[in-house]
This record gives sequence, structure tokens and C-alpha cells, in this order.
Amino acid sequence: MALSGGLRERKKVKTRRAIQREALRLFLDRGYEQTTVEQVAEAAEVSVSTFFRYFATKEDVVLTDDYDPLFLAELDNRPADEALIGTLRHAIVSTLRAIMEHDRQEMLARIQLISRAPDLQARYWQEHRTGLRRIVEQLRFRSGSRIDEFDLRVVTAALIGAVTEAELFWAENDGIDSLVDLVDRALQQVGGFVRL
Amino acid sequence: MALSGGLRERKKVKTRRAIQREALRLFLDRGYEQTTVEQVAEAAEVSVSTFFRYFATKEDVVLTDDYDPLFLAELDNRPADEALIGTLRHAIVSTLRAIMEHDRQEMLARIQLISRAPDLQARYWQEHRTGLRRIVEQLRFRSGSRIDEFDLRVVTAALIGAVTEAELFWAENDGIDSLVDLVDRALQQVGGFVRL
Amino acid sequence: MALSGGLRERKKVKTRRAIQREALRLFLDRGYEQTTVEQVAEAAEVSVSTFFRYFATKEDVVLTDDYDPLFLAELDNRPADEALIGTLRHAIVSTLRAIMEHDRQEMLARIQLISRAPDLQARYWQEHRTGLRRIVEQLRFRSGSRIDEFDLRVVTAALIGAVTEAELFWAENDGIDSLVDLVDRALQQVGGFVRL
Amino acid sequence: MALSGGLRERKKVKTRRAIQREALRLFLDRGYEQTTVEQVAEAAEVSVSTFFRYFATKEDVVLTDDYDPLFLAELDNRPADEALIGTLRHAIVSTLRAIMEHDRQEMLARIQLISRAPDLQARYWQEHRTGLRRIVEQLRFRSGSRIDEFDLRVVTAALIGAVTEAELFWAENDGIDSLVDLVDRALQQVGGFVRL
DNA sequence: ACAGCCGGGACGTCCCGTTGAT
DNA sequence: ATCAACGGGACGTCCCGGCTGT
Repeated sequence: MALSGGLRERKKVKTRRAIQREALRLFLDRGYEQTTVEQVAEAAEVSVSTFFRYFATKEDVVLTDDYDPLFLAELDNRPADEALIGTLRHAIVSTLRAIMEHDRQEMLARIQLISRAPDLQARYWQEHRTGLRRIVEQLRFRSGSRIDEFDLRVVTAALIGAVTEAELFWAENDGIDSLVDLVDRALQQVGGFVRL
Repeated sequence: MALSGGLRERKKVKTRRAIQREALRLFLDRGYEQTTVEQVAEAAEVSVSTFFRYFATKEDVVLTDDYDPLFLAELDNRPADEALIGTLRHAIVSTLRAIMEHDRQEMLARIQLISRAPDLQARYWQEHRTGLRRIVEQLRFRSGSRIDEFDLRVVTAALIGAVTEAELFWAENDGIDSLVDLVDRALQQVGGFVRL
Repeated sequence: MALSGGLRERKKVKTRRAIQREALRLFLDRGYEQTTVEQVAEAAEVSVSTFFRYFATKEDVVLTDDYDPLFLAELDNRPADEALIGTLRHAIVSTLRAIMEHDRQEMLARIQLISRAPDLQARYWQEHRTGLRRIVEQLRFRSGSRIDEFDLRVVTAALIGAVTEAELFWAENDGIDSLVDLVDRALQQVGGFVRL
Repeated sequence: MALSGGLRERKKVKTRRAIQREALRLFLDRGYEQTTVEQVAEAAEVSVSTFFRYFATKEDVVLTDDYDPLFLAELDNRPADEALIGTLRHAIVSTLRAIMEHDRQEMLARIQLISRAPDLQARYWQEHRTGLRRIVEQLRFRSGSRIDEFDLRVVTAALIGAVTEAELFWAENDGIDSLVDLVDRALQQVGGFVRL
């Protein structure tokens, strides 16, 4: 029942992080496909069973994050009368800024991995596309705005495509640029004139 | 070695098409992951070995098409001094128009399949994204134009995202709309103000 | 230690029944193999550990019932000089009649479940076969009668096979017939002329 | 295309038999559950993949046989006007007799195994029950006879129960009796007076 | 040359026994 | 006394590469 206290709960979080950390390390070292779940489990000092208890599939180790609540909170921080596209841009950028402060290394590792394994790349885009669509849908609904569904979907996909690409670019250069700046620029480039 | 004559060559093309056709049919019926290579091979009346001779991996059956030459030809048809973004838009739309005339049914089937298997959806975007990037790179190089690589990539990804989404939308509605119109509209919506 | 009083004892029985009820419901819904112990435990609101405290294996949830005492009591009600085969027939039928009065719904559910899962069907027959064998063995021993072991086993297996089949038939027709009548008829059909 | 010539075809049969032989040997030695598929594969000098190519599940190694054609042939040998129950009895016994002549050892091993592993026992009965039902159904149809479906099912289940029990009895005594005689006696005992 | 068979190995699922916290 | 977490291991599925017989 304890939310973040509880020795139990804390240990679980630790285990989860350990698995993810070791997985990312190994994946980066020898490649995603070349690393087996067993090796990851061993490195994290857990059994394979436990690995699959924490992550349903091998892909999930790389793709799972808990940034959604953060992002939703950022959305709430924006004024209600702001243009949708602006709200999104600011929320995305703010969320990334927060992530960069605490989890920069991990973020870099994750995206680097994604940028190297087509499988992951693909699912990454996909996940974000549907996630964002749901959110935009809801925002739009709440603001009483009427946007044609087709336009909504198309613009969403384009934005996510741009953001994803910016992230990949960042990771490929080993993070020498500022991810926040890159993404902001990408959003401006693509979304600057879109009305939504 | 004959390019398009040669009985040998023709038979090969036929086999390839047969495999692809049966694969798409089965994938659509029962889902991509739920269909095994063996089942596809059997349906196409070839051995599994043969399957892998024609397609390196299972995914390739879905991702491979032969529209690239068509698209390149359309690019050549555009005036050299046209803005890149316009060139792309017209070439894409024209290519699609040509495809619609001859292969509409097959195209619809393919995209419908893709629209139902998230995995493939993602892979589809991914494939086109890098394809388009290579092409734009080359155009830009030929015209001596200087576009920042980052911008190029971001815009490319966004465009493909939009086009893909339009195609999915079209397929989900069983092709009731005009694909050409939808894609054109998507490209206007997203690319209308992008400078490239 | 109390036999049927004792709050403790009562709670245990309740839990046991809860597990069994939920298990049967889920098995019927999605099939025996397709349902995991974890899902059953969750539905019964106990932990997996607890599940295994009450039932040694997954199969036992289906196979276990508490009709044996009832059946033994019915056996005692028969005159000592009755032919064995007749005793069995009457005891079986009487027991079923009693069950029908109180637990008809549950019985129907159980058998319907069993009728859909071949695995369980077989296990059901198997369980009853050995159970009945033990009982007949004892009756025979008590009455000083001499029946060849082989004959005993063969006839027992046949009778249980017939009864099981009658039950399945009943369940497949959603209990539209009278189970008691069906079983009686089955026993007549098969056991009418057997000497035991 | 070669039916029984062809080195290929012969090798397949050999492999299949080798797997089955080693499996039965090991299962009898250390118990069915205690033996892993991997151990069987190793003993048969094939890979685990190959094991599963020949037998879909571990159970199938024990339960699969090719006696159906034999049995069907025996059925055809009976006069068309014979009583159904007699036809069955003679066909079953004749088939067993033939099996005993060639595959006695293997048969004994298989049934011994089945008699020790409840899992197998159960599926064995089950398999035969439905198999026989189909056959009886067809015989009945061909002879234009009208038997109530319920009676048919009940009697079939009883017969199979008896036969199965006889086989188990035989196997438990290490085959010192004559299986043919035992089964014949069982069929007489149970089916002697049944009209079908 | 070209099919079919086989090996190898990863993944993911599930059962059940054990241990330590509550 | 109960529960959650973990370990261990079997099973079965599938992909793809290499060998082998026809």
C-alpha cells in the first residue's frame, strides 16, 4: 500500500533499474540483437524469470519509460487558451528539459540503442504516435475545438516523426548537441505554421 | 542476365510476386506475427529455402516494393529550379497516381495489412524515411544547394510520417477516398510552409 | 481441529470454494490450458501461494469434489445381499439425485467445463475410475465375495466410462434432460447383464 | 515422390523410430515427467528442433501410433451383416493380434508408460473414445442401422474404458498374460449382451 | 541446381517450490 | 499465517543458415 515508502516497493524499483541499466550497457556494447536476455539477467543478478516479470519482452527494456505523468503535468501547466500546437511544443520541450537534468545518460543510451536497431526505432515511433494522438484528441475535445480527424492524425504523425528524428540525430552524435534545442528547432521547423 | 526479357527472369519475377501475394493475404487474415514463413511458403507453393532466396527476412516481404524507379523518374520530370519541397510533393503525388491506375487493389491490400499490424506500420515509416532521405540528399547535392543536414532529416521524417498516416487513413476506410487527394492534402498541411 | 464448527475451519472452506468457483468460471470462459493459475488466484482474491496451499496442482481444482462421503452413505443404505452391480447403480443414481437437488447449477457448470476441455474429460474419467475401484474393492472384501481382480477393474472402468459419457451428453445439451435418468439408462445399457 | 523407396523417406522413418525408441526407454527408466525432451533428443542423436518436427508434443511420442489403417482394414474384413458389436470385437482383437506379432515390445513399453503416467492414461482413453465413436458412427450409417446417439456414445465409452483397462492391467503385470486374450475377455464381459 | 532436412539458438510462457517480510 | 518476490527449469515456437540427396 505504501506509495513510495515501503522497503518492498523501493527494492522493486531498484531491481527494475538494475535490469534496465545493465541491459542498456550490454546492448550498447555488443548490439541489441547480439545480446541475449539471459546475459542481461545474469549481469543484473536476477533470473530470467524475473527479467520477464519486470519487462514483458526484450524490446520493452529499451522502450519503457515513466515519463508520461511528467508530460501530462507539463500539459496542465499551460494556459487553457493557448494554441494547441504551442501547448504541445512547450510541454514536449519542458518534459525533455526535466529528463535531461536527471536521466541524461540513460536517455542518451536508450536513444542510441534505438537509433541502431531498426526494430526498436520502428516501435518507438509507433508508440509515440498513438500516445500523442490520444492526448491531442483529448485536448481538442476539452477545448471544444473542432479539428478534422484526418488533419489531426496527419499533423500528429508529422510532429512525432520530426521529434523522433531529432532525437535520433542527437544520439548519433553522442549527445554533443543540446537535445532540448534540437527538438525545439525541429518542432518549429515542422509545426511553425501548422494551425491546430 | 537479360534485364527484362529472358524466360528465366520472368519466372523469377512471377515467383517473387506469388510469394508476396500469398504472404500479404495470410498476414491480413491472421496477423503478421501469427503467420509463419512456412505457411507462406506452402501457400505460394515453394519451399522455405526458396522463400529465403527471394526475401532475406520475413519482414522484407512486406516492405519491399518496386516503386523506386517510378518515383525517380517523376523527380526527373520536375523543373530543375523548383523548390525542393514542391518537387517532392509533386513527385510523390504523381507516383501515387500512377500506382493507383495499375495496382490499386494490391496497394490497398498492402496498406490495409500494414494498418492492422503495428509492427509493420512502424517498419513502413522507417523504410520510407531512410529511402527518401537518400534521395533528397542526392537532389540537394546535385543542385549544389546547402541545406543543413539536421533540417533535411527532420523535414523528411515529418513528411513521410504525414504521408504514411494519410495512407493508413485511406486504407482504414477501405479506400473510399482518393488516396492521391488525401496525400496531397497531407503534404500541403505539413509541408506547405516548410522551406527546404 | 474442530471438524465443521470453528470459524477458522469455515473460512478455509469458503476460500477453497471461492478458488474453485472462480477457476471453473475462468476455465469455462477461456479454456483450461489458456487460463493461468495466477489469473485464477487473482479472481479469487488470494495469492498464488494460497492457491497452491489449497490445491496441490492446477488440475486438482477441477478434479476435486466432496461427494465421496455422500456416495459412501448411499452404499450403506443398500441391503447387504444385493448384487454388487445393482448396489452400485442405485448408489450412483441416488447420489446424483441428491446432488441435483442442491448443487445442480454448479454441477452443470463443472461438467460443461469438462465437456469442453478434452484434457479434463480424460482426467475426470481417470479419477473416478480409480476412486470407484477402491470402493468396490472394499465392498467385495467386506462381503467375502471373490471376484477376479481383472474383471473388477474392467467392469469398473466401463461403468465409469458410461457414466462420464452420460454426464457429458447431459452437459452438452445444457442440462435439458434429467441427468439422473440419463445415467440410469446408461448403467442399464452397459451394466444390465454384467455379473459382478 | 517415392512412397517407400527413396533414401530420404527411409531415413525419416528411421529417425522417427529412433526417437520413439529412445524416448520409451528413457521414460521407462526414469519416469515420464523426470525425463526432458532434451535428454531424449540427445539419446536419439538429433536436435531438439528435430524432435519437435517429428512429434508436436512430448506426449505424442508415447501416444502416436500408426495402427489406424490396420484397424480399418480389419473392419473391412468382417461380413457386412454381422452385428456391430461383434464386428468391433473381432476387429479390435485381430488388430491387437497383428500388433503383438511385430511390435510386442514397443507396445508393452508404451502401455506400461501410459499405466504409470496419469496424464498419458487420460489422453489415451480420450483419443480412443473419440476415434472409436467416429468409426462406429460410420459403420452404423453404412448399415442403415438406427441407433440412438446417446446409446451409441455410452456404449462406445464403456467399451473403450474396458479395453483400456485391460491393456493397463496387462502392462502392469509386465505382459505375462496374453493381451489378446485379456482384451477379448474384457469385451465379452462388457459387451457380451449389449445390442448395438 | 534446387528442394527438403536438420541444427542451433533465442524468446516467451507457465508451473511450482522456497524464502523473507508483515 | 499469509503474501509477494524470486529462482529454476521445462516446453514449445519460430527464424534462418548449412548440408545433402536427387
